[in-house]
Amino acid sequence: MEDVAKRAGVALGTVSNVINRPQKVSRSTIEKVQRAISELGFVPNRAARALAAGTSNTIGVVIADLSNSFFVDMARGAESVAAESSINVVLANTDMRRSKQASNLDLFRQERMAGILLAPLPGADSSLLTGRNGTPLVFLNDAAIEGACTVSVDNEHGGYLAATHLLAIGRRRLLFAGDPAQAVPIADRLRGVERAVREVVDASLEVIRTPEVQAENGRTLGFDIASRPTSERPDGIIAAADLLALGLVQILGSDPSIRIPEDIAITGYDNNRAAWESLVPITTIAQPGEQIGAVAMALLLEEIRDPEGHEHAHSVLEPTLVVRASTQRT
Amino acid sequence: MEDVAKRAGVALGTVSNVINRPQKVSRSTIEKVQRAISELGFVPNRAARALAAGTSNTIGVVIADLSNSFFVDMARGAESVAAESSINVVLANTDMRRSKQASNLDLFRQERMAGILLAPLPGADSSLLTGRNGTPLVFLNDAAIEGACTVSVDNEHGGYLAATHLLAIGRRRLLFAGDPAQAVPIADRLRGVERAVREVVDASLEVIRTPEVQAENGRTLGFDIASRPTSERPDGIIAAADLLALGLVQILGSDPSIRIPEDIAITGYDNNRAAWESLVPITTIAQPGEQIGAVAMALLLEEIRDPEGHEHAHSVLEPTLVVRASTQRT
DNA sequence: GAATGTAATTGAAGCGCTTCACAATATACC
DNA sequence: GGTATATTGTGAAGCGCTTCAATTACATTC
Repeated sequence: MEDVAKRAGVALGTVSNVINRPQKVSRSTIEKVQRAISELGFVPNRAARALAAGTSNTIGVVIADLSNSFFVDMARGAESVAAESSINVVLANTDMRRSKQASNLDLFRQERMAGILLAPLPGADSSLLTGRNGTPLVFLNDAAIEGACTVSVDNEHGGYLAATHLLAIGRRRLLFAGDPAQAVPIADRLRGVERAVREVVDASLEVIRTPEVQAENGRTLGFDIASRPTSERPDGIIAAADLLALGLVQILGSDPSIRIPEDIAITGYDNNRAAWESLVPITTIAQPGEQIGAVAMALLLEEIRDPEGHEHAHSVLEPTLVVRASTQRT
Repeated sequence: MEDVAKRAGVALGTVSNVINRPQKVSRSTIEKVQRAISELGFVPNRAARALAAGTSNTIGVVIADLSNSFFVDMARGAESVAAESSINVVLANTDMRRSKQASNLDLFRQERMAGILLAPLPGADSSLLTGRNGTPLVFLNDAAIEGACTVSVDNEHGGYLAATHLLAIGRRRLLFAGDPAQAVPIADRLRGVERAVREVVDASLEVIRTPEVQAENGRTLGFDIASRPTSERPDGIIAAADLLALGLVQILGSDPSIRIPEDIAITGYDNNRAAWESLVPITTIAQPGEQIGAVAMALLLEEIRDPEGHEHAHSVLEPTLVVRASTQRT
């Protein structure tokens, strides 16, 4: 930077001003300095800047599992909001390992990031906030944390939406597939389903716990249902996840005695690629991943700009129903 | 850090030594200093360290598209190698946008990262290397670049593997689906297929260009093939991607006059989740994503440790054939 | 033309660490 | 005991920037 100053015939501080506060510098000086910068191929040193300024203008996003596109969507939403304020975003992948979550958080705090967005592993609590050196932190996809902003999705409402949709198209013998004890969001979804069922007099609900929510589990359950006498089959199935629904559709759809959706209508959850690539496209509940990221970033920027006046908010976003052929012929 | 030194009753430099070169410090001093560190909740400032030391110990990975699990695998492989040398890894998502690729590279160079791993957008060239301030850079999944290390996969061999497999199970009327003009890797795969076909006297090859390689295109092509007279149908199909193969399997598999794999065997490419979640699991060519990341990180670390003696390497990894039910009954 | 105000520029003082020449202390050997 | 050799510990210099009080240049106004 000194070389740039010398070459442009100005002082060190002026170069800094050209870079950070151009409105404070005269037009002609800006040009001189910028010419010198490009002639010298000057690359500013952010480490020095972060040190001198006490904070960087980069925000770190720690993601529980990058192989899950839901989280990638959040990152994308966060980035688009950050870009508007020309703030940089870097990511770190927790890869479902608790130790990496901790080390990634440490890393970003040590780098004196302007702020951190964290999509935590299940079971996050406010202990993740301790040890922080004042770096603002917003939680993604987790509502149950005090002492910080959180942005999450209303899973109970998602379950309610799915069930209401099935009830609306005349289904009365509903089946929920997925283990509510396995994950809090699944339990929430089930509660929403139960609420919807309670609202309709002659509707019934059966719950079948699957060990996981993969396609394989859906197929197993599919064979089970196909082997039942017709009268004991459900006429509407709410799967706790799209892959589970996919497995169900694969098996039930290839049974000649069962028509989808006439005999059995099926809904998934998440709006995975699996849902729309299926031979029978699957009705699903779409989670607003990008929106989560965008809202969280907005909250974080607000906290960064006004750390004193900031009050922690808990934003809950609504999922939406995406109707496809697995519940409704087009 | 000064406070830590004071509290531990040692000099500033000693605290630094405890953190960076504990072997130079006596056992008792280490303990004193560490106690002070934890009592004071001291969080080292990496910005200052990077400035003073002239380089950080974190490596930046710029990924063309994080929603593609192939790239996420690379990141994972890179991280696991970096972790062995306790080097940190942060990611940036290009999200298929050229401008973001440039800005992410800038960012990492300005941060004075120890090195950069870049999975570039199609059409990368060595211009991405100019303007770099000596930051070592290794290209992922791209072979055609001079002046830097590259790690890529042998797509020609992948195509050869797929075709050889079909020929080995007795198929002679092969069909390649996918547009070689659309992407260089697809053209490479086709070349491999052609080579394999040339090696077998009575084998023939038909090429059908699909606009894209999505499931939808596979379905369209599937209907086309199903409508042909039996004698004009291929008995082996090599799809340029798994989703394309999935679409084919969905349509051909539900046609009562066609059995998979007896009448038509189908291979995909990439080993996507789509391939193994299919009702008929799809034979595919697996790309060693994690290995690409691991090898690239190893090369990068080598270059960082010995910038002078380093010679750029072009590592080409081999894909592997994964046989599933779409070509072979189990 | 002097007084006043505003805009542009300067340069020195740090930011929190690493590094390194040097000093202090301990250990080994003759 | 004295000298050489490790082993530890010290603290000042400086990494490349931001910031800000102080200075200078230039326009207005009366």
